Amino acid sequence: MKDINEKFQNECQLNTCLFFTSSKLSRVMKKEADDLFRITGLSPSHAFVLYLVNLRGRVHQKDVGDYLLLSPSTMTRFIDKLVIKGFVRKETEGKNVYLTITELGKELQPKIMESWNTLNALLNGTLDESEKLTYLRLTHKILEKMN
Amino acid sequence: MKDINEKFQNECQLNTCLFFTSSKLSRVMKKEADDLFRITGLSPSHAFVLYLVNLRGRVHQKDVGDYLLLSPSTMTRFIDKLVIKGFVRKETEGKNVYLTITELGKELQPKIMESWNTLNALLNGTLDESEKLTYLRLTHKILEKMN
DNA sequence: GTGATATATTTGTATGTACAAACAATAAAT
DNA sequence: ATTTATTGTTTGTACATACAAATATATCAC
Repeated sequence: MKDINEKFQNECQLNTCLFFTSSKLSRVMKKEADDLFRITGLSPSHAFVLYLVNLRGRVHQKDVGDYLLLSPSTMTRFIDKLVIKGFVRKETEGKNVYLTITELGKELQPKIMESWNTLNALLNGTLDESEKLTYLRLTHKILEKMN
Repeated sequence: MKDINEKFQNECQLNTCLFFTSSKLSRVMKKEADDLFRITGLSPSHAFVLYLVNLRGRVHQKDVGDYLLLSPSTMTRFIDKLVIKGFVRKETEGKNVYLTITELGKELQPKIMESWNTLNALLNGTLDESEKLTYLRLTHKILEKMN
């Protein structure tokens, strides 16, 4: 492992690139997250959507997308899947779509929280508490500055 | 924008989740990066592979994948595209594949660097220098700890 | 040297995600 | 009130990426 890094390290600019570093991290985390959320039958992103719907009971589809920064078309696809699986109900009012949680959706929450807690424990273990807060603060700052 | 956040903020745990926050950031950066790298005719990831091949002149395909943390199958697909576009040559030696840069590949480097510099300027502008270093250090620490 | 194990690559397939265009509904302008 | 612009959603399509299985090569044990 170390060897491989040394082959390129200090000789290329990738590891000082915010985009490259962030993408790499996200890919690695995704693999772990996919694994841990498998017991829910959903991908982490789908699970987060469901989590938000459950949290609010009834919510405008657009708001969920805006908050998660997922594109409208992605939201449509996600919701379709959640509806097919019976976790969410969609109520169309004019051009707007509102989402409500179903019994089945509610019942899935514990599994989502279990997966999520395990993931958090694993990831939080890589930094100490103050580092974690710093990391989060900086990440949110970048996000804000990019609009 | 602020409104949307407030609708969920402090009422859900997503923004204190390292995975969620990192994924969100990566998605947002990706959009910007895709945009800026468009002039190269390559996605940022493809461009980074090409950048590494050019840097070393001749390199083992596996080493590139290990460094970028891209799966073997993804590497195959990436290289195939770079070969088809004429930027890279692949030389098979037994089970190993070595990559060399072509003239066309060399000629593309300036455009890659231009896109990349613009992207870096944009992203670096969101943090001040010391914050950026901290962010990079923490990100690399998480990556290391996750193996 | 033959068989077993490990390593590098490829192929088939699946998934998350986005963009562009289409569509539907609302609001604004005249 | 009809036209125009804006907003929310969907559909078609494309791409990056991964996993599992297949393949091919190399290495190790005996």
